[in-house]
Amino acid sequence: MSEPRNRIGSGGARPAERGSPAVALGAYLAERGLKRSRQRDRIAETFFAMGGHVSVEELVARVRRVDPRVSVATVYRTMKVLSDCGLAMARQFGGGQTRYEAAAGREHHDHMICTRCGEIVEFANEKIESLQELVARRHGFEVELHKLELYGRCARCRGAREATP
Amino acid sequence: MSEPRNRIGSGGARPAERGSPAVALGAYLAERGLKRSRQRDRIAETFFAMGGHVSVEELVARVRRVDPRVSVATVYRTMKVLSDCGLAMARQFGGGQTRYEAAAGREHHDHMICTRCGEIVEFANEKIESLQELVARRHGFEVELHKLELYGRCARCRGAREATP
DNA sequence: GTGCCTGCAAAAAATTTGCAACAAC
DNA sequence: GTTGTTGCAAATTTTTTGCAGGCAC
Repeated sequence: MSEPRNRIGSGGARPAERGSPAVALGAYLAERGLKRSRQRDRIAETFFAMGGHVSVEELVARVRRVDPRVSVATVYRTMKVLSDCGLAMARQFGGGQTRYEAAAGREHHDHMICTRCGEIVEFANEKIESLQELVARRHGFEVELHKLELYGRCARCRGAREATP
Repeated sequence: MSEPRNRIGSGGARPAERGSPAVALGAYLAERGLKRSRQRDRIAETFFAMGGHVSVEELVARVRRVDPRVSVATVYRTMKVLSDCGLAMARQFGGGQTRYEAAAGREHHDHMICTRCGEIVEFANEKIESLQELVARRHGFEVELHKLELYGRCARCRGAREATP
């Protein structure tokens, strides 16, 4: 009960934080006249600590282990902020749930999704990228963003040839 | 008022219908002990007549111009049947709505989606396909299905450099 | 102090489901 | 006749929003 309800992590960024998502978020908020808050910090921390491709549901659960009062609405709102500032990216891998992944200064990449175990593997291939550009140009199209998803069986699940088709 | 409430289109398939979606659907239904109905026929007809990438909302509206009592639930259920039998394919292009496209014996293809006017252009590129296979194999992955979507500006919208970013 | 944030609960939007009546085979 | 199908409304699921009170700056 002694913890203040909304104290925000102290002074300047520690050296290890330079260029970190936390700093980038702070800068973005400041730029736009938005404010930091205990919740935003905790949500962002948790999100970046989790890594991978996180659903809002999972994120809410995790954040609440530390701060049980955080509302779903705030998590949605915060993830929107993170998306807007380029620190997170929303993805739809099917199943109707949006998943977010960290995008802080990461290179573009695509995904392979195992239809058996759900594992998501990232990959990047320059040749594919340039062929995409080529095809698009041929149609007079200017690509802003693309998504390539390969659905199938990961190495491990190909080995396990038991039940579940 | 003289039309029977549920009479189904007469006898055998006319020559032009051989191999058509209607026939394929009939066969699929028969195989599984499912039944044809006025609604299923109308929904399928309308769907295939519309072409392109149709949302359930659009399809319901169109079907109701012919048969105002068809319920949303039935359209959802019918589109599920069409998907299951391989005549339609569900797609998520963002916006939270599922869109269906005809898949009857069509070749695989991918999509370019204009982020300004919403136009959806289909394309296919063998080189990209084989590179995908290659990359997947390198990760021990076996591809069952893939999605490639290029989001950007179509030729027409690139010309129109006015309002709306 | 002003204006952004938060939690809560209600609202939306898309899709699914239970059920009684009804139609296909 | 039996079994699958339909329409309706209620239920689900995921995400958004209105609002009153609480913080950040």
